Amino acid sequence: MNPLPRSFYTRRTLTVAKELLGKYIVRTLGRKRLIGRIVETEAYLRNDPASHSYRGKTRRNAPMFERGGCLYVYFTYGLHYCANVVTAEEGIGEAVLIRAVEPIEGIDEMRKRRGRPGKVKSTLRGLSADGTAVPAELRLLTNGPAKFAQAFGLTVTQSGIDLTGTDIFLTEGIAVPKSRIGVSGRIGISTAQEKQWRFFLRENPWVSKT
DNA sequence: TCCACGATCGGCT
DNA sequence: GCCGATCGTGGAG
Repeated sequence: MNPLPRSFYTRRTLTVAKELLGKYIVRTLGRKRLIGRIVETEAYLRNDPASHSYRGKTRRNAPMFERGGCLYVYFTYGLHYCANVVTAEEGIGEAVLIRAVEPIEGIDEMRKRRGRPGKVKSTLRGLSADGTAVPAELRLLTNGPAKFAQAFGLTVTQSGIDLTGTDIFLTEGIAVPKSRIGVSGRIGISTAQEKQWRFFLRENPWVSKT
């Protein structure tokens, strides 16, 4: 389990956003380990009115302007956190939002961190990569950006962390054929809705809107 | 200072 | 499908 090198991140943001699909994100917590497979991303570029970096560098978004390969976590809606992978070279201000992951390891720990989300309407919904049915409870664990951040314990405390280190890192995943990648407009934004900068694995239960 | 709003989620109708 | 929660951020005055 080697962290992806810096050179993975310091490329075109749209390239990184697509190539992040299928990669594993690993969080080391003492002896425990949380691992998720990335299944949905969104790119935020410079000169992009929907990007936090659009109006320049501030204390909040400063990590976005670091060299590619660091983490940018922000607080939103008064109660949620969302985590991004910073891309491109220093001073550019581009990043990729991780919108959903498939839980791989440390699932009980993720459940603890997520708490118990109320009612589960159905017991089964969709199939995982190996074709087995996925319980709704498992799907609801990490099928959104704030859910992923909560499950992995990512808050502003982790914003700015270097992803080529050992605490939080990304590592090579299974190959994703191009035909499996879906593209759409980004979710939950009010400007630049025409940009097709959301990428996801088709027919994956942890991707909410296909 | 003040204030409108947000890269969301979960519960309710 | 809709709505409220909840507060930091940053733009405006």
